[in-house]
Amino acid sequence: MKLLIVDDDGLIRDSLKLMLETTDGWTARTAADGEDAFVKCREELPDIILMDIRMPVCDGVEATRKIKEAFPEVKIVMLTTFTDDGYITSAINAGAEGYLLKSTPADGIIERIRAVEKGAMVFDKGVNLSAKKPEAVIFDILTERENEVLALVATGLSNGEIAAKLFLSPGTVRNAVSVILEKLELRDRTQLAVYYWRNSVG
Amino acid sequence: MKLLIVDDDGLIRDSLKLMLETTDGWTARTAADGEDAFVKCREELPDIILMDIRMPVCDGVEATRKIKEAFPEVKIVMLTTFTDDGYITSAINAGAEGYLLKSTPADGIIERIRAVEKGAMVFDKGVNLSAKKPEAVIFDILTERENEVLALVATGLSNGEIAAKLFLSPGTVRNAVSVILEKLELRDRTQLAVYYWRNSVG
DNA sequence: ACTTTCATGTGACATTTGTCACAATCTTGT
DNA sequence: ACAAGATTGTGACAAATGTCACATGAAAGT
Repeated sequence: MKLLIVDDDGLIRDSLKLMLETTDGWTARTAADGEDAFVKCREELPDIILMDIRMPVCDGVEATRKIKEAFPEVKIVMLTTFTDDGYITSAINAGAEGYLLKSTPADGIIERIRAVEKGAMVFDKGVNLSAKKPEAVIFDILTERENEVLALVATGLSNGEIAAKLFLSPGTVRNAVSVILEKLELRDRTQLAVYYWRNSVG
Repeated sequence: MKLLIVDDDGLIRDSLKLMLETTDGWTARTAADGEDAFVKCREELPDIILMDIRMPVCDGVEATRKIKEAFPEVKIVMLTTFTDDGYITSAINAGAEGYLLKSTPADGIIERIRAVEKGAMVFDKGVNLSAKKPEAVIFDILTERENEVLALVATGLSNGEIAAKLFLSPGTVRNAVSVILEKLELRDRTQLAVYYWRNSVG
């Protein structure tokens, strides 16, 4: 089986690859971000993609959407450290087959990948499934673009840098940040970063 | 950067080495116990030592004391499975720069090693340190005041709010922030917050 | 005594940031 | 067809931020 591991952290990429390739007949390639993942898919279509959610450039949800659109037969499993409700609904809406936590032990992850291969949808028990209604985007206060901008703000990028990365004008990014701040009832980008990291880890 | 991994368990030694050497420019040697570690230090001085506490022959605290005495410029991070209070104070008294739990995910360990490289003292949140504040990140290169300001910036306060809280003039706080940024090689307070939380909570 | 470091402060300056008003597309659903 | 919302953009403006030069006093080390 051909796997594609998408994660911005090189260490996780490599250790996952190392781990999964101990399983007979499994091979794994890696990608550093959503765009990279798309390119790798075009080169050689994997059976299953393990996709991190929070990534710079093109986040996991966005990447899932794009890849599913172009290659609907690929199965995508979100793999993340967070039990974030909002992201789960986004991920499901984007077409993901599963949602696993990185805290899952190695053998558990392999087992679940096997299940997905057979056509199952898997969700880790740490994941709150009450929000598993594709319509429940109401919980997603932020639009996709806004989530994208938020993730970049939370890595410490300036508006200009974010604009360059997303091919937008700096003014647009500033507006986006402004809207995000209002929606989340925060004051400035520093609080945004704090909020982001506190809520993703806690 | 040159690392030295000291652990009596061969499996842990090797997997840590494997993991850490995936990081660009990092090389790692290993030692099985405290005495071995001392010998390896004399052969080739590492930048940072990851030291297990419980070892036969010469335990981690003892080894830390000896090595720090002979090679004070080496930075030593205790790496252990236990949240044992008695050991942590001993470790600090022996001169260790940090105290991490083996349960910390791989990327967290690497982040923290980077922080130690820059002169930080890091303590995992699972570690109970009655004297320390919940945010147990103290940077050596920063003065007391600067650490104080940093902690407040990292909660999302503005310069004015920090000034009010510490009974300082806003200008002083701005200067302090400016110095912190330069010392940590960061650009703005948002990056400061991100950096701070990545190194304290991860 | 002398130097260094820290803590504190001021004033000036350019830049960044966040807000507001407004507007042109484009998609989606009714 | 129309409404609603998302996306993108501009221009103007006030506030916050970060940098620099400079200065004073206290504490600590040599």
